[in-house]
Amino acid sequence: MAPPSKRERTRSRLSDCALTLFEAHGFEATSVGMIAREAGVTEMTFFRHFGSKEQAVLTDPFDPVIAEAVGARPSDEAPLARAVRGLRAALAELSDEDLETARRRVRLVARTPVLRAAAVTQNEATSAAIADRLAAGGADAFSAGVAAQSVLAAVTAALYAWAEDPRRTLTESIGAALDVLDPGHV
Amino acid sequence: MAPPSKRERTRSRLSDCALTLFEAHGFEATSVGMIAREAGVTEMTFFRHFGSKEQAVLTDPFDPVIAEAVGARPSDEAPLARAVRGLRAALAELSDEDLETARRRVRLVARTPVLRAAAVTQNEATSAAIADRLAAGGADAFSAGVAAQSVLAAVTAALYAWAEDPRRTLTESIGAALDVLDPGHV
DNA sequence: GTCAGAAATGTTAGCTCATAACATTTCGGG
DNA sequence: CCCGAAATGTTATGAGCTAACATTTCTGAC
Repeated sequence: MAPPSKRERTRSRLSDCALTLFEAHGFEATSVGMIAREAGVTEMTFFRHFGSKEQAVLTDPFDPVIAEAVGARPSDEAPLARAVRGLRAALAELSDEDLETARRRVRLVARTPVLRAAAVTQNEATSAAIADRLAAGGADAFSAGVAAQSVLAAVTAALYAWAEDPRRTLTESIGAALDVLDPGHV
Repeated sequence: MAPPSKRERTRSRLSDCALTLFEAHGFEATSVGMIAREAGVTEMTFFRHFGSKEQAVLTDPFDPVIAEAVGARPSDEAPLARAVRGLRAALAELSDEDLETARRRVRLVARTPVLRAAAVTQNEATSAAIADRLAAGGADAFSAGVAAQSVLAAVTAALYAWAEDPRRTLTESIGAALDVLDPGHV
């Protein structure tokens, strides 16, 4: 992998400082000025790297992987089942390495109302992508949209529960959530 | 019904002006200063009535009704089915009068990303209430939470679709959405 | 190594959302 | 009518975010 450019380094420094400060003092109590100062940079530079204070936390490592996996499922399954099973398959692809870093971020999101709200905007892209795949498989647009949104809501709930309980495994948690929607998979 | 107090009148005037201006110029392009001015009042007064710009739109007439209806379902049903059927029952209670007013608001929300995000915060209270009822019926907390969030996501998707399509009926739309989650209700 | 173009960052200024403290007007019942 | 209380206005302040322009810092060709 190419050596990280200066841009990538400051971005990552900002992201790290932000997460640490947010965990220490809370999201709202931490101003972007503090973050920038801690990262040895200006407030302006922060906004050059992240469109908003929230974006410093919401760089989701999961979103890209998911949509593809859903499309890989046979298109003769019902929309909901297809989305659910696609999700299940996508889980196997995740490395254990990123999981603990992700946990900190998800936990922060789970505990911060405005971050939970902002995360939805993030999810909409993923949801739309899933819905597209479902529709391509023959489902009507409405059912596809509903199925995609419902599944993502379940997954999100599972993510939050996972982040808060160190004994929980991501796979377990999401598996359990998807079982609620699609019990008959055994 | 008692004559509206002064507080109620200005609140409603603010709410009306806000909705109209938002529809005309878009949510972000409309400042609360404009709204206040249009309502013959100060910016400060706006924030005395609504905690945020978003709250002027997100006074949800549905939320209160829902949770109760879910609790009324027999507690031997599965969490998801119980939430779904409770929702279905709740629909019958809504008057046709508020529907067209609600449509304007929901449509605005459906078209405005930051409003969709803010609406989630609104939903969380409802979701928690539903989950409580499900848990009281014997479901474990995790499944109850997942079921509640999934159902609300489906309902939200249905609301947005309904708001955008004048031919759609609220009952139809939500009914169709819930069918996706719980096809075996016939 | 150096020098020029490009990329990253800094500076300044300004708008909007939101909150707090205190003053003023307006309402509504006795 | 009049007084307490509720509603609103005023002023000040801070944080998030954007725009325009200046400055520094990289990077690659020579």
